This record gives sequence, C-alpha cells and structure tokens, in this order.
Amino acid sequence: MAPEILVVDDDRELRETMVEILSEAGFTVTAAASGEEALATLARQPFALVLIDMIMPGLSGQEVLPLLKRQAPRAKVIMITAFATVENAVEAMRRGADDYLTKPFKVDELLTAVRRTLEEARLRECGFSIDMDSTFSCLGNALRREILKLVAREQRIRFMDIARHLGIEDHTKMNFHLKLLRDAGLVGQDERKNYLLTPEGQRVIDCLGQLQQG
Amino acid sequence: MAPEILVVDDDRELRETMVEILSEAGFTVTAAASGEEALATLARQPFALVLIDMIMPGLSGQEVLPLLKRQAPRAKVIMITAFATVENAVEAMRRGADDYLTKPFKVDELLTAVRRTLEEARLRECGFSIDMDSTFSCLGNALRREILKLVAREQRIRFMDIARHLGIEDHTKMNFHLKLLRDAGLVGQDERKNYLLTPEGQRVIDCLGQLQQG
DNA sequence: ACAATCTGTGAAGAATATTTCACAACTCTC
DNA sequence: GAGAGTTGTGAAATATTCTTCACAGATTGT
Repeated sequence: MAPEILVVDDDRELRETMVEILSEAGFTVTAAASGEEALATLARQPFALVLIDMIMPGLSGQEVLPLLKRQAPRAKVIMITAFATVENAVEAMRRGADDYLTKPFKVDELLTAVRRTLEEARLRECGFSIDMDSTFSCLGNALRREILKLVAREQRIRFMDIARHLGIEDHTKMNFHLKLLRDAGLVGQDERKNYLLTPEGQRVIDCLGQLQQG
Repeated sequence: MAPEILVVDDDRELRETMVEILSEAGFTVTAAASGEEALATLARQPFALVLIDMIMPGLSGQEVLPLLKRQAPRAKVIMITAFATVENAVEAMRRGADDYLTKPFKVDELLTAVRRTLEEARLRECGFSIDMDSTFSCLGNALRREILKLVAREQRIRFMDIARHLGIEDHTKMNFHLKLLRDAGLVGQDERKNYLLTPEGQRVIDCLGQLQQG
C-alpha cells in the first residue's frame, strides 16, 4: 500500500500543486483546506505523513500541530511556511514537527523532505515485530525481569554468572527461566553460549526504562 | 539534588561565562572543552542537560549529538551556534536536539532555554511513579491485557460491557481480573463506577503501542 | 585423558494463579 | 417496592506455572 499523505493548506493553488507533485511521485494524497478539516480527516483515516501550512485562517498550523500529535501520535508532520525564522522553526520542531519547509520551495525540496521523513518513519517500524503476548507473559515473572535486566546491564554474561549474580543456587531453575526468555525472543546466545539481549530484548529494556522515568 | 548540566565549548571564555551564569542560577555545572571530553564525562556521570557548541575542533557538535543521544538517551540537549540558519536549526532538531540557541545570546535567553528544557524533562518524569513489579505481573495475563486495551480504547466503559465485548460469560471471572488491574493501579473507576484508565495505565498503553511499532 | 565445572533436559511435586460457584448489596425501571 | 440487571465478595475446585531432583552431554583447565 502506498504511503498516505495529507496536505493541509488554505491556498487552493499551492494545495493542488502539492497534491499533484506528490501523486505523480507515487504517493496516495488527500487534501484538506483548513486545520479543522485536517483533524476531521485524520479522525476517519490514518496518515503516515501530514504537510501543514503554518499560516491559515481558523486553526493555524501551530495550533493544529499539538492537536494532531495527540490524535495521531504516529503521523509524521512537515510544517510549511513563507515566513521562516530560526525561532519559528525551532519552536515548531520543539512542538513535535519532524521537518520544516520554507516557501517557496522547489519540487525536489518537497520530495526530498517527504521521502526522508517517511523513510525515518519506516526505519522506526523496525525490521522485527515484537510479539506482545509472549513478551508480556514472559515478563510477568519477577525473576525473569531480573534476569533480563542483568543481561541488559552486563551486555554478555555466562549462564552460571547470572545465577551467581542473582543468588540462585539451583541452576536448573535458572535454566527454566532462561529458556522462557529465549523462547520469547528476548535473549539469545552468542557462539560461546554467552547470553545477550536480542534487538527485541533491547527494545523492551529501552521501553521499560522509559516507562519507569521518562 | 540540583539538576546537573554539562557545558561543552572549545572557547574557554564563553565556556566559563556560561558555567558562571548557570552556577549562579543554582544549577550544578560541569564543563568540557571538546566533544571527546564531553562523551567521556557523560560516560562517568549522568547529566540532565547538555549544552553543545556546534562548531568545535575535533568532534563537532553535529557529530557529538548522535553519539551523545545513544550514550545518554535521556539527556536533553541544547545546541549553540554563531551561524544560525533555518536549515542548520532544523537539521539539529531532527537529529535529536531539544533546543537551539544563537550566539551571541543574552543571559536571559540562556536561562530561559535551559529552564524550559529542564522543565520539559521534569514533566516527562511525571508526578507518579510506576511500580514495574505490580504492573508487569498484572499484565502477565493475556485476558488482563485485553481488558486494559479495551478500557483504553473505550475511554470509559461499564463492567458488564467489558464482559460482553470480550465474550466473557462469567462476570465474577471478569471481576477477579479487573480487581487485579485496579490493585496494580492501571485502571480506576469514576463516580458512576465506569472503568477508565489511570494516568499510569495510560502511560503503559502508550509504551505498549510504541513497543509494538514505533 | 581426567577431573571439574558448565550447560542443559524432562518429569514429579509444590506453589500460585485462575475459574467456578453460591451468595448478596446496589441501582435502575416500571 | 417488585423485578431485572449490575457490581461485587469469598471459598472451593481446577489449571497453570514454578521448583526441585535425578541425570547427562559439553567444555575447560591441567
């Protein structure tokens, strides 16, 4: 499925030009003439990317941005303005915009910005997908959480060292939990049987840290 | 404990001026004269905020930024430059900077930017702290995860409606799980006994969505 | 090669978590 | 206020997970 883009601009001519350029480049494009219309459209359908003119009657781009980010946190946003200043640009980015385009722009500038931003979004979706069910049921156990945290901290660690660090005398007990962590795809082993985090495990740890205080 | 700030600038005079200003404002400040030194310092000690000059011999600010973000993802960053352009500012923000300051700046501009950025960091730490143990052991159960997701989707929902949505015929079973979710602080009830997400629950849901594809 | 340690398996028993059931207060509507 | 539906409690039965134990191949150091 082609990436869905929403173009929001009150200037009909510019709006239609942008739609045309992006459509020809192979994107699926929808247009909205105001911030209000954009939010309504976003409520009905998800978009990968939203292009917003900063200056519009009614809701301005600046005002739409936080509303949009709340409603569709995963949508990427490129702000467009004729009055570009460092302050405005920084402010827009601080508020959650992903890029910033100055009018007038060339066709190439638009396409480059759009492609780059979509590419970033695609990267973030990562190659692997995490199976929430196995991950959560696995981490429902406190000892397994401890093991995961320890492996994350030590980077690579051997079986018996995990047991010693956590004060577990029965290694077969450790093995039981370690196996579940392996099955859930959270930890793996290198060629020397050292235990280490998989990318999935790394991501879970990141998320955990963020959950705790971030 | 006062917030820890790291100032990175090769220009000794400006560096010491910034340290002085920030120290007098009550912050705990450390200085580094180069990108390399900054990264080494960050490895030894965490900082809430790092101020980096864009242009330095050796590692430039642009080069330090991604390294720093990898090493200390939770540190906030303010980039400082004498050659401010919209493009440079946008680029720095895209790469993970949290604010952007143009030289020469007034004392007030520096303090405002620093305070605002730290305030944002503080807000993100939120008022409540999540008890990872109870949260995870609670969400170890698939049915409870389903309930949490349903409550998140519906915003507020009544007891029996949860049961019907999930096709659970025995309401006392529902009650068992709902109670555990309440005990874990993930869901609450309003005055009419509608179930709804607590802030903690909201945060967990956000994190979950992000884990799945973000 | 030998001993010592490490890494692993599977099955039975022990401990927890979950479901079911009997029961009841409460809140609507009529 | 009677009846229907809602929201709840606690204890016993059941299912699941966890621990322990007996055993064994692999690896390492000497």
